Amino acid sequence: MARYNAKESEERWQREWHSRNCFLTPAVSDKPKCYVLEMFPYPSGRIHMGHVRNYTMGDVIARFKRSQGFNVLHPMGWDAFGLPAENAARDNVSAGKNSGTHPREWTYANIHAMRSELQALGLAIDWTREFATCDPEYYKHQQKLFLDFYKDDLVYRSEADVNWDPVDMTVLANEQVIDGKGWRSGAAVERRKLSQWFFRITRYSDELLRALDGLEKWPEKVRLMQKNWIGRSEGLRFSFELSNLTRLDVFTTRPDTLFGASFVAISPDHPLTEELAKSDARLRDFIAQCRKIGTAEAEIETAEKMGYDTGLRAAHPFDPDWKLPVYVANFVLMGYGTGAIFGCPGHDQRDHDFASKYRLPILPVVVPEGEDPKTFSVAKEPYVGPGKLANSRFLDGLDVEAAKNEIASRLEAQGKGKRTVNYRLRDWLASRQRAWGCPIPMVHCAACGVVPVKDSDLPIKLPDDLDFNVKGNPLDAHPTFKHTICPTCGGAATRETDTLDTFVDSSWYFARFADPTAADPVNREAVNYWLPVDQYIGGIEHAILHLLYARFFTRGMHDTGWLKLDEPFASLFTQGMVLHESYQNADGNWLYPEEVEKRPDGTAVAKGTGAPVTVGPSIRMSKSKKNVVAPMGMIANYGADSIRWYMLSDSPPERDVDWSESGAEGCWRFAQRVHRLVTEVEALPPPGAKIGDGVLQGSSLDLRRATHGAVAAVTDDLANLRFNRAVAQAYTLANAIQQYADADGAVRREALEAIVLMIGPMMPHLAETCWEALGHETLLVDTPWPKADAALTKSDSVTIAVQVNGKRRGEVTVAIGAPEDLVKAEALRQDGVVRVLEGRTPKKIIVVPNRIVNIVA
RNA sequence: GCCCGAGUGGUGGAACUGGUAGACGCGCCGGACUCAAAAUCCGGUACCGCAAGGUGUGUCGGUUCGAUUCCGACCUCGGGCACCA
Repeated sequence: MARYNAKESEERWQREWHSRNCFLTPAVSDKPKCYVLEMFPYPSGRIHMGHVRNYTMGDVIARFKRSQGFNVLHPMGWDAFGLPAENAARDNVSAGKNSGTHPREWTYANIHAMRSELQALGLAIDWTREFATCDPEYYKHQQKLFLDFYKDDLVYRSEADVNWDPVDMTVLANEQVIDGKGWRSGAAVERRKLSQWFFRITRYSDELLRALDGLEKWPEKVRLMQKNWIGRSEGLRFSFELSNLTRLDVFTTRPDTLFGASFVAISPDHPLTEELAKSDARLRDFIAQCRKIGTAEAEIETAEKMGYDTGLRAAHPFDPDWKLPVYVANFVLMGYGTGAIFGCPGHDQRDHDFASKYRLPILPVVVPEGEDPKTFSVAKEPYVGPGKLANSRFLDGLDVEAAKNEIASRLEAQGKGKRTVNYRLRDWLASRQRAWGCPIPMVHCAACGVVPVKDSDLPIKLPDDLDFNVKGNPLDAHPTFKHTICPTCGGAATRETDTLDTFVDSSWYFARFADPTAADPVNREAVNYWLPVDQYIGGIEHAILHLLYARFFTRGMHDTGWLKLDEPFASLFTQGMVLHESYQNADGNWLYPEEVEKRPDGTAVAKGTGAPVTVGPSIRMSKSKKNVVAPMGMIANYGADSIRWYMLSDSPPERDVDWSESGAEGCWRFAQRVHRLVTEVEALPPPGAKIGDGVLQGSSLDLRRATHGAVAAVTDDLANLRFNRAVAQAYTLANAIQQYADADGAVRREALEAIVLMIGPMMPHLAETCWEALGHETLLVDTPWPKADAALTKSDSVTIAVQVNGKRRGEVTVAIGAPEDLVKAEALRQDGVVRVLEGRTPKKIIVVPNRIVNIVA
């Protein structure tokens, strides 16, 4: 008996599928379509286990849908712009290799290497649609979209306080600043005032929020994260009159607490602050102090409230004689609302901290149910719950909601205020001071200002000679790139040297896949057929950044006439990470798994030296901790199918999975076992053999039931992405095939064909080999998915549990739908029941048909 | 601090709308085959108990004939947001 040779089989079928063009996507057709997409990879050079898990899941769905008769689009491409390529070039510079390898060379070499690694997984991908975002043929269209967005006022240039990453030497979007640090470099982000390019994502704040409700096939968690990120809050915007007769706009969500106000505070970055600072040296010092704390991340959490009394006084909107001091306060952000607030210390923690420090009045104006307004105190801590208004003149006695409405109505009537909705979401700062990105197709002309490049001049290509031996952006330092003529007046002008954030590249690639050779950014006929993506799969880490930007871009492309839809991804799945144990020697140095030897007693030692090794917890695979396992090595050992199987089994797909060598071996053993089941079977009738008309019994009937039960279960599990359960079902069916080895030949054939077809999407090479061994001339990938016979998934009898007072005391097997009296009688006859009842008469017997009997004694 | 999510054997995890807790895998134990080993096959495996039986889904309480599932409080872990007015 021949062992299954995974290497040979995998190479063979990959060749076969390729030469028969099995995975070329058929053109637009009347067939129902299914667009399956996994987040495309950054070409770092080598695939990792996370890729394997992600692309295996997508591949299973693509193959499954294909076998169910769908027209499937399953493409692959490369998110190919980005900093690592530039860093590699710089590393070459420091290594003395003159101006450095061009990032393009590094990137395409990596793509080449990773493509063959992905192909070794046997993915059912239409490789003719492959592209990289750094192909001029791709970013040309992105530049066109940028110009269209500019025309539609979805792109603008503005001077603003921006996040500056001093290590990567570029600005960052708000979404890319995490805990005050750059998302890539980890460096503390500084604030700088610079002129930058923005996407007007806030045009869709409300729509992006409301449409989340319609994304029913997205994880609740992701929707919630986006909801919080957009951060809608309803409130009131109104103005205070200042002592110098200027007006100061504030925003509040608690207008009901206006009579509890004891100060007004403005941001250190507020225009009024800047105005006042011109003639106030102490205020200038104060502002400088605020800025310093703002950038030292560790201090942010503990930062104390600081204020500076400007000497200005604001009149209370309902009492001109009531004057409130105006402070500049470090906790007021210019980026939210109007950059100015009124402080009500009785009902807000921050205002309370501030008022306590500066000895300002702290008045309760909302009193909780059951408290006496005369004695209720907020001196120690603010009260933020519901209640009735007090000490608030015409509001007294109203509840919070009613009071909010009353104040808003009165201020609106007086023309002093307006109900408004505020969002936390800011416009997307999308320009980067980087050379390896999509050039922004704009020109700066001394006479005409900022002028868009003509469509006919696209693409604005990156130069072939970039010198990384310079400070700052090599594109800016390039001798000729930026010198051009103005598209409007024809005079000498300067080209924009900033490039687009790489998140722009990934914001519309899914649309390009519909027809990657289209002369326009998208082929409208193709996108109308293929979009939206029916199943999108990727990591949770993109819950906000990529997924929000792509939703924005889709709307922008809708408004500029390229797409007819608003939501790019109908269904989203976020898969868990791949973990591995970590190992450290006595010196605290990390060791690679292959440097460690496990002892039978559970301890571990370093290979070769035998020095003791501490086995740490399973954590996300990362190069720094060395707890990585190279997919290609595992494929060489166990075959791609076993590794794919491993990635699908055991853990639910949304949860993290722990990599272990023994687990991989188990998968390999199962692959061998399936192969044996198929090849060692004797005297199987030929393909297409009919199962006899006679009534089946014994093993034959049991095996048929097992087969059809498994088909029904696996079909359901795969449709719902429950890969781990589908895997378990496959094991169960394999066990049944072994158990009922004496079943009728045609029944055994049916069972074997079913298991082979069902593991097809998961272990495609093995399945193909087995399919052939079963005597089929056509490929398994061209074979339709098996159908379960409902009559066989149901038995005509059922075993139900018998409980006494809720505790299981026995079980009875009865015909389905057996009369209650019969079931009761059977139940009462059970040994365990008789023993426990000890002659007592049951008070009550509950019979749930076909489910359970519970005797209450 | 606020907002989510999760706690089930030695282990990863099953359990449909409240109805036999632990499917299936890994590991472990025993057996068969073998000169032996590997591979494979068969059997066992929540805990206590000789057994009858008892106890068990983070903890405490509640609803119910019946709760891993529903409700309340708490504990632990994971994630997100964080002066957002």
